[in-house]
Amino acid sequence: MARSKLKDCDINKFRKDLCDVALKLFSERGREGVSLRAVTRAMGCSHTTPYRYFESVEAIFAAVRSRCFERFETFLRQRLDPIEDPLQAIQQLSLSYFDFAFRNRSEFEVMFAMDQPDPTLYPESIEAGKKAWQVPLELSRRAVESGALEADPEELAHLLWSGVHGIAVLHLAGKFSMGKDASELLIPHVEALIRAFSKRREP
Amino acid sequence: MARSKLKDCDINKFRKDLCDVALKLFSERGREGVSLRAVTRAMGCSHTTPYRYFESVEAIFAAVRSRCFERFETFLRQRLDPIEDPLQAIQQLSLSYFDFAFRNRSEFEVMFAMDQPDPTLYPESIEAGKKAWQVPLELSRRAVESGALEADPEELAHLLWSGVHGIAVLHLAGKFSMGKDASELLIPHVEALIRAFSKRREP
DNA sequence: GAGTAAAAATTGACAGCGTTAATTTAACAG
DNA sequence: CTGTTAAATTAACGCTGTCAATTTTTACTC
Repeated sequence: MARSKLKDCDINKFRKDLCDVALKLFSERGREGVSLRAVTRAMGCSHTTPYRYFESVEAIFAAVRSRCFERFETFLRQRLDPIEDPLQAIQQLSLSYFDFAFRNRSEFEVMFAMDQPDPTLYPESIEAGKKAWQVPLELSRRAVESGALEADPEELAHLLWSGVHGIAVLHLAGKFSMGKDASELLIPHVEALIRAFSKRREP
Repeated sequence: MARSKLKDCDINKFRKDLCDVALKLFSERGREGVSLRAVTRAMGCSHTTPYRYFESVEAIFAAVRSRCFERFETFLRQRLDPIEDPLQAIQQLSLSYFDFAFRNRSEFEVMFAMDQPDPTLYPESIEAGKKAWQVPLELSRRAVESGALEADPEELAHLLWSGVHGIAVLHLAGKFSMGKDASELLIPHVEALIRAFSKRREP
């Protein structure tokens, strides 16, 4: 029994260590440079050792994805902390969202890649994603409850999130290279939504 | 001279044939199932033959990407053709955009993957992307020129596009699995933008 | 038509990948 | 120390993209 607890700890330690190494490789070599074998080489173990702790490389990336969502959430909350005005906070959130995507490209990619396996296969990563999702959701609630906006908070959060996310991924895919810089769109996007859901729409 | 023309034709024929096969494999096996070797196997030639016509597998995917953008544009225009009212057309465009992404997932993924190489390396694909981009842009212009909306057409098109795109990619990444269905967001998104840029904002 | 030079396609090899099975090493209980 | 179980390793397989060497095919001249 005590033994099985220790075992669990070891298992979690290995999983955590592996994710740490993977995240480090992300920032050093990008998503492309991270493979099972590359990670195990960097860890100093054989390339099959992770199979004791993960069922496949997809499961590994799912675990890494969870970690990325946690880091993402922390990043967003840190940058939001001192801001009181809900509308200003929404502005700040969209800027932070874009900033994270730009500066932690590999993490952003692994979180939101379209070719990832069905997330419901990895409940842990769903949970982490949901937690991060609370950030814009809480902000929308605050904006509505404060009376600044009039909307279904969840729908508002979805619209905010989708728009910012769309700008970010189009930018990362290089589809904005010509003409406008993507970051110039963030403010207009938020302003348009604020205008659309402003309470004094019909005075 | 005549010879070089014939040669060009053969080159383009091979490139086109290869793209056709790749697109077919996309719909049959998904993006994952399409590799240089899988494509050449399906074509009945050796796996190195494409190197006479493309410099790398990245170049192949860039060519396929161009084709996808062309098909995408055609798809959008076809569904837009009979609609006269600019605002209704914008609604329809967003629905069609989402529809294409959902029904031609692999093509959508290869067009908009975040891990694609810098598109400026493949001018052909940039050109095709620009052409497709004209669709929402023209629509925005029509909406503004008709007096229905008051906005910078380019900015409006960017905002429309980013929002719809964000909804689509979040859906494909499985980030909407809980709660709301992504397609339910399309109409609110367009309506919010229409509200935000409606001319009678300040009567 | 035969011979030849260039072009095109092929085969073979290499390093990398994820995964499975067989094997060795480590840890612990009696 | 022995026997048992867990953990980690090595070896192998089939797959990938890429390059070099080779063969086949094509085109043109004499």
